[in-house]
Amino acid sequence: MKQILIIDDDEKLGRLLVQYLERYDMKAHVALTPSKGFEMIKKIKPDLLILDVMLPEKDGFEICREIRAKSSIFGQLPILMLTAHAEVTDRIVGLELGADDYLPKPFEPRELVARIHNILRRSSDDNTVREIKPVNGLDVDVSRREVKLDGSVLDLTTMEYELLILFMQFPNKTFTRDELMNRLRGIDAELFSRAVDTLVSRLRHKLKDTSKTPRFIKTVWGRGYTFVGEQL
Amino acid sequence: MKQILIIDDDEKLGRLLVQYLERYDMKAHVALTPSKGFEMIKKIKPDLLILDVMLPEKDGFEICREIRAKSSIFGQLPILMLTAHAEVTDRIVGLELGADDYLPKPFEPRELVARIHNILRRSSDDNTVREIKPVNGLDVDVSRREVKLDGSVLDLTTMEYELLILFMQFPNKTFTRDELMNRLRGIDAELFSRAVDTLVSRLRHKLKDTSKTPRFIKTVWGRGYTFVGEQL
DNA sequence: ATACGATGAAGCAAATCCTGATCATTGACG
DNA sequence: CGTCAATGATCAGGATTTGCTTCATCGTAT
Repeated sequence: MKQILIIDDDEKLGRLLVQYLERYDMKAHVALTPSKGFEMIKKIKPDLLILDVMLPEKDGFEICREIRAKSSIFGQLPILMLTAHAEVTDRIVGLELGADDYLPKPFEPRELVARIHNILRRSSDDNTVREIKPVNGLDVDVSRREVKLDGSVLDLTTMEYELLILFMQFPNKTFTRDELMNRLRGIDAELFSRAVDTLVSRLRHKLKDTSKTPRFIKTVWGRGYTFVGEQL
Repeated sequence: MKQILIIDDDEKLGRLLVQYLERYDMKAHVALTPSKGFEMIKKIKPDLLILDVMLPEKDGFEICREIRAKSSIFGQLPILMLTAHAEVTDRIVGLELGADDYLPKPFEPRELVARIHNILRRSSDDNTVREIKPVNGLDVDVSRREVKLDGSVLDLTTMEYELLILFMQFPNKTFTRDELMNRLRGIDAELFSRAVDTLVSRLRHKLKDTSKTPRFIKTVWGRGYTFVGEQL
C-alpha cells in the first residue's frame, strides 16, 4: 500500500484526506509542522509528499527546496504542492523548485487522487512496467521509451505510448473505454467521452493498423478494445 | 447481487431507479426520509448509498457527514450524491464530507449506472467476477471477456456474450424465454418476441453447435433452452 | 507574445447489432 | 400419417456504437 505524507497545519483537512485516501488504498499520515514532517519522512519513507505552501515555521517552497537539495537522502520523493493562491507564479516557482505537481485550494478530493495516481505512475513507471514481449513486428523498449514497428522507430505522443504499453501488458484482454480512461488518467476521467476513441484512432494510424482486419487493436463492439497478442 | 439504497423523497424517481437498476443486476431500495434511511442501512446493509441533497428533515450533506462520523458502524459505505445544483461548491462540500461521487440532476440513468459501477469497482477489491468453469471445450475468462472454444478465441457480440455467461452460470438449468429476456434486457422486455430465438440461433452458430444433438444449448420443447453442463 | 504540438469535445456518417415479422421446418399427439 | 403449435432461419428497418474529422484548449518551446 502506498504511503502518503501530508504536511499541513490544517488539522481538519488532514483528517479528511487521511480518511478519503484510505478508500483509494493509500495510507496517509499528517504532519502539522515542517519539523515533524522531516522526522516522519525518515520514519515512514512515504511514496509521495503532499505539501501545503502556507505553513508555520517555513513555507512549502522552502521545504521543497530543502528536500530537493538533500535528494541523496530522500531520493526522488515525488512532491505535490497545495496552495490557496490560484496564481500561476506559485505554480511556476513550485515546479521549478522540484515539485511534481501543484493543486490550488480548494480542490476536489477526487482531483487530488487523480493527480496522486498520475505522479506515482510517472515516478515508478520504468520500474513497474514489466517486460513487454514483441508481438507481430511491434517491439517496445520500455527503458528507452522506444517503439519499433517492423524495424523502424515510431514517434508516439505520451498518451499514445501509455495506451500502447497498457495494451501490450495485457494482450487479448478486452478493455472497456472507462477502464482505459481510468488507467490512463487516474481515477475518474470524464465518463462519457470519445477521447479514448480518438486516442485509439491516432494510435492505430501510427501503427498503420487501419484495415478492417486489425493487426493490433481490435474493436469489440459494445465493449471496448482488445490488443491482439498471439495468433491462435 | 449488489444492494443499493436510495434516500430520496421523490417517490417516482425512486421507483424508476429501482426498476432500472434491476436490469443491471442490482437490487435497489428506496427510503423516503433520512430516518427511514438509517434504519434501512442497518437492515439491508447496502453496498452503495445514493443520496439526494434535497431532503426533508435534514439535507444530504448532513446525512453524509453523520454516516462518515459513524464510520465504524457503517464501514466505508460508498456514497453517491445527487443534487439539483450543478454548482461546484456543492460538489466540493459533498466530496469533502466523504461522498465518493456526485451527479447533478437531471441525469441519464445510464450515466448513473456507469458511475455506480465505477464506485463499486473502486471500493471493492473483488470485482464480483463470478467464476465460470470450462465446460466441454468451452472456456470463458470473465475478467478478460474472452471466450475460447476448443482453444481458439470466439468473437461474440455483447448480447451473445451475456447470454452465454448467463447460461454457463447455471448449467443444466432450463430457462424460459421470458427468463432470458428479463435477465438480458430488463423487465420491460416484450413478452412475445422471437428475439431470444434469434439470439440463441446466432450464438449456436458461433459455437458451431448446429447439429441435431446439441453440444451446448439444448432446446427444451415447449419450455425454453438449457445449457448442457457435464456429460452424465 | 507567438507558434506549435498534444489532447479533448462535438458531431456526423458509416459500421454493426438488435428486433420483430415472416415463413419453412420440426416435434407432439391422436 | 395428418394437424397444429413450437421452433429455426432469414431479412429489413431502426437503434446503437464506432471512426474520424474538425475545432477549441492547454501547455511548452521559441
